[in-house]
Amino acid sequence: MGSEPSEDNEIGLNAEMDSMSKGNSGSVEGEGEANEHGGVPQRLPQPAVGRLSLYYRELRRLLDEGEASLNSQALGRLVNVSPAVVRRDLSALGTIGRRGVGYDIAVLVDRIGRVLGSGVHWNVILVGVGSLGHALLRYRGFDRLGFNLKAAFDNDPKLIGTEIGGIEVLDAAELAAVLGVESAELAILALPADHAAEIAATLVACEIKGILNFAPTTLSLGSDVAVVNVDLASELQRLAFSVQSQKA
Amino acid sequence: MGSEPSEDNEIGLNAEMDSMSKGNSGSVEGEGEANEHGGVPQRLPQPAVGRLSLYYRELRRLLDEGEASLNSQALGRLVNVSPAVVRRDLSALGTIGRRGVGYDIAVLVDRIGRVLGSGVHWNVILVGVGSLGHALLRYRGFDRLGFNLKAAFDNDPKLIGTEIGGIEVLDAAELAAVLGVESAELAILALPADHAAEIAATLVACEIKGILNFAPTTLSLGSDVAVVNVDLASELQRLAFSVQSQKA
DNA sequence: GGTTGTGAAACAGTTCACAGCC
DNA sequence: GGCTGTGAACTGTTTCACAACC
Repeated sequence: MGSEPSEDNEIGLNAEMDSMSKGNSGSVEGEGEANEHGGVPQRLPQPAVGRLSLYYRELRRLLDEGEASLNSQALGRLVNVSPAVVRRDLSALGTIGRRGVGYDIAVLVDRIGRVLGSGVHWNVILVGVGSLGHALLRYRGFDRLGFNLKAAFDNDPKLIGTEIGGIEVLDAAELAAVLGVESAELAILALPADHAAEIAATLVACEIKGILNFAPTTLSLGSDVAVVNVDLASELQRLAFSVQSQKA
Repeated sequence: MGSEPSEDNEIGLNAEMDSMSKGNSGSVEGEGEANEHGGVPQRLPQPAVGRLSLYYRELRRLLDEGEASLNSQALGRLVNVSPAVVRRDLSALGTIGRRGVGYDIAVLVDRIGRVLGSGVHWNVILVGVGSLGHALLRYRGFDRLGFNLKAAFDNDPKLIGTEIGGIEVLDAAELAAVLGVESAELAILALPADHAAEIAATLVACEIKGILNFAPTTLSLGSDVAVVNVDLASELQRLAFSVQSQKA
């Protein structure tokens, strides 16, 4: 392992249209002015959001291991990003580094966590308990980031009433009724393409604010719901393209 | 549903550093010159690759439904992208639309499929048969795109020897030996972060050309292996950030 | 009439390189 | 000496708008 980020060839993923494909590729607009210190800052380039998430993962690990500080080069190496990019990304959060020294890890974790919305609790529901839904229900790693899976829904009678990963599976027909009582901000869609649009419309009617969509279909939902798409087949195609291109 | 792509707010996803975070954000370099007609063309903007994958999905569906042609506006609406972007993307393939008419769907499917590497057969192995690995083994949808899951590996004695989704689970200790006999170009990593680096190194030694990495860790592997990262927790964070920003 | 393909302008993001600070 | 933060240059991508074509 060399010391510079060494030019390897990872490809900017994205959920489906996430990192790509969106006609509108502008920065994500926040509320206040550019460097708000207490609240969320924000006019953050979209790619920077994804990188912050990676920094956060590594920084929390370092904090657990008892590390106290690091510089932009060290952090960059951990996520394969140049030191200049690291500095730009972090300086967008309102400055916190010390010249000649580096960054305090605890400060970064706190600051990035706030920006990404961890530290707030998000109530999340899952719709679609097929094999992918099962995997998501069992996935431990959401909790630590502030995401609480509150309920799961499916329309398969064999699944309804069972408990997976500590969460009971409810009847999808009750979706609207349940959301009327216990509200949630985010939903994960892990169901076949043909049911996705209908369920998404229901979720929007129930005032869900964001959808993580694993269904291989494009949801068109109007601008008051955020959508992040993850299409497993698309990711494999991106990889294949990259391998194919590399023969040069 | 309006008629223009209507400005909704999907966020460019990406696998971890995929669509984002990579310092090097240049186009993916192909071999030949700009518009090769028979082979893969290529100097395709990276975001365009992801969009092509989405076009492909929709176009195959339309072909199955018996549609014959469509124009850039119609295709754009299906994936929430502006007609101008659709035309740019397609014209990069050395295109064959007809002015005043539109695009022939069968031609597009053939052409895009070749560019993305579908139509070629890719041998794929899976390492890590936890709940996510299970879901991937059961996922039907890879086959149609030319991806053949050839083998699965795990180190859990309870799993070794069982068959999931028609594929037998082999001992991870045999990974190198098996790959010596039956080669594969692509690997899917669906295992915990602490094992990922070691397995990835083994895969590289076995001349794997591309890795789809679901482990929440950054692989640093040198430039002859392509890596696409998909981090489920990161995607949820991107969504949360987007929701949080939207309050404005 | 309609729609593609593409220069040219506009925009977003990254890299460079260095002033400012420790 | 070392490292951050940032203006300025650069690179890549999208949008505009229209000529070419059916």
